[in-house]
Amino acid sequence: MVENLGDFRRDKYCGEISLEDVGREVRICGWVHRVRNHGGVIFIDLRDREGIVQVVVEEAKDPEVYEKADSIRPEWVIGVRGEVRRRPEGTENPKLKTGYVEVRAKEIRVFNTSEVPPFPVDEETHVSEETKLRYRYIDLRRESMKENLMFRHRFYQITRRFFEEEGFVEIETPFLTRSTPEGARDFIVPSRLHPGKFYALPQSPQLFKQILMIAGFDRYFQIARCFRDEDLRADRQPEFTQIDFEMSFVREEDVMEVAEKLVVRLFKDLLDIDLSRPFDRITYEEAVSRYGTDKPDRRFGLELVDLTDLFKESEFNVFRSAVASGGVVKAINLKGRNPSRKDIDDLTVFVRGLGAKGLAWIKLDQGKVTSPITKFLSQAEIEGVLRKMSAEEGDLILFSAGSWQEVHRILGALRTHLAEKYDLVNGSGWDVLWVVDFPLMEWDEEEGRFVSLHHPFTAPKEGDEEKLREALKVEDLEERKRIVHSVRARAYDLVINGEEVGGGSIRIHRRDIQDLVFRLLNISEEEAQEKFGFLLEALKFGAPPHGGFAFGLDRMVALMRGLDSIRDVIAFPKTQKGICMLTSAPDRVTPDQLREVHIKVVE
RNA sequence: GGAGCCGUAGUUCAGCCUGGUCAGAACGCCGGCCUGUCAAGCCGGAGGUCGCGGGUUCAAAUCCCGUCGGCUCCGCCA
Repeated sequence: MVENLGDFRRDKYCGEISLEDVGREVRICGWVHRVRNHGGVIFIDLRDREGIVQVVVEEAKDPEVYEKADSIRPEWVIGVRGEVRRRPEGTENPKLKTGYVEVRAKEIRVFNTSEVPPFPVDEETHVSEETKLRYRYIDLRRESMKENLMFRHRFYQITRRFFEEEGFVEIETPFLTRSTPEGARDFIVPSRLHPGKFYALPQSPQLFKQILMIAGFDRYFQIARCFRDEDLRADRQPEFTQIDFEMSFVREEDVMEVAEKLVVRLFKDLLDIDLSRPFDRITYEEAVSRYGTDKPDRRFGLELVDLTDLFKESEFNVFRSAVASGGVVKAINLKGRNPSRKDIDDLTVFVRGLGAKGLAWIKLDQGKVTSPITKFLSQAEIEGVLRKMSAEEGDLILFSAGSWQEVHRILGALRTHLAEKYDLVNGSGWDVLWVVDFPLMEWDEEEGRFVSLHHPFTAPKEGDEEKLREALKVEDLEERKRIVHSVRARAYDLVINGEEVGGGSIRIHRRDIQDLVFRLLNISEEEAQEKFGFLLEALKFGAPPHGGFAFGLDRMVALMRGLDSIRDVIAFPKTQKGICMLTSAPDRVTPDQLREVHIKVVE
């Protein structure tokens, strides 16, 4: 039944057969997509990487081939030798690329049979993520998944060509490296040769690319795998891919220009979309105060409006005390939707889920102001709100009061939630922008110290170094916070449609500045030496001014393909618990393996 | 670490609130018929640990508790 390949040589992909092949004999190989048996004539849709072509077998003309074809089932792997012919008039299928032709089978070879697949290889059937990942090889046979990976392939090739043209050198950096204390949790790898010692998988090639600059490579890039042992999301996998690059003797603009040119190239070549350069830039401060997030989606309005001044003296305690303790009162206006009480209650549930105590609101309904809070507000305050919010009939104004961070976090999340719920994002537009002027550090309440917003190697704005020295001299913590928070970083994030697709910075190339930053981050001399000693040392041996950038490749590809989850652009992704459904990794290893790497598992 | 949704035939899902003709549909699969279909059509058939464990009850897919898994989100993470 099952035959060897033998002398059968494919000379064309199924999906590539066209009118030009009419009259020619072809050999094609592939998977049986569908069989339509009409009794006397059998149609087999044969599928390979490039597409589907219809194979026809007629009992009257080819009785032996017919008998064989009669037993063939979906997902069998077969080879067909046959003549390409134009389909009879009226039987063309314009839905197929090959729909004007068909292959009359003169010979069929069954290379392999298949069990009935756990789910059909089509676009119509919705299959659970669990099943799809367990049988990933079948899922990947589906047209859309195949397209996703082919798109990703072209993405790589364009990227490589681009960097080559721009004079960048592709260099690989190690996977087995050392643990870094800042940032995400590391995946660690035990060492057989060094009992009790561990490698770590890199969170990014950050330090290596800086060292490559010190080594003089000047312009480096890599399509690099990165590993972070943190909880997963639709846009986060434990291993993911970055387009990483670094340049010497450059300022922010130089790095951003390269990043922009790559994005423009990718959109043009892959989607035939013209993005205009330079991309918009907004400051971190502006992004957060207008949109409540450092990765704003500007395809819809719902901007945050500051009402702090209005409520300084308010009788409404919630607002007044927020202002009194240095916080803010802000609001967004959901225009003209006239939401029901139930809708508003749902929004309250939503913000509670984000940690808000409640949701104050004012609604304009049939010329009247409806609200649970107006009884605490003066007429002047109500009028002030309505004026500042440009409130009209059917509008709903939603408030948040509290610390600057808290208010923006909640209203920012509420803003995107509303946009989704009320379908405010209009169509296919692309909102591409840079967010710049990030603070260098922020105070982390939990850790009781400053932490880097990007990473500890990000340079402060030229001229701001002095502030760092000053901050170290100040004893008073609040005063020190004030000074440190005023220091801007030479960092830049690229945001597309509200998703952070990449980020980078100009790095610190001077040992004295790096020391200063470590001191402010409360990283001791000893710790810095132990963890980054190799970088600190390298900085002493002629480190050029340098900076770079890294794109989240998976996110970019998913975004460009209009997909919500990066799992769909990764051949073998993990589940939310970090499990590979295909291989069942992670799994136990044998006691021998553990002994070899000097590990004892504590239950 | 936390919240929500989901888990029933190979697949997708209904049934669950209100416990008792609740083991159901569609697709797929198997068999038959059928010479131009293309998600072929028509006729017939097989197929279930209702995720798992415990509890309540005369009786549990259905109610309760626990647990495992998938997804989404918060925390976490550039």
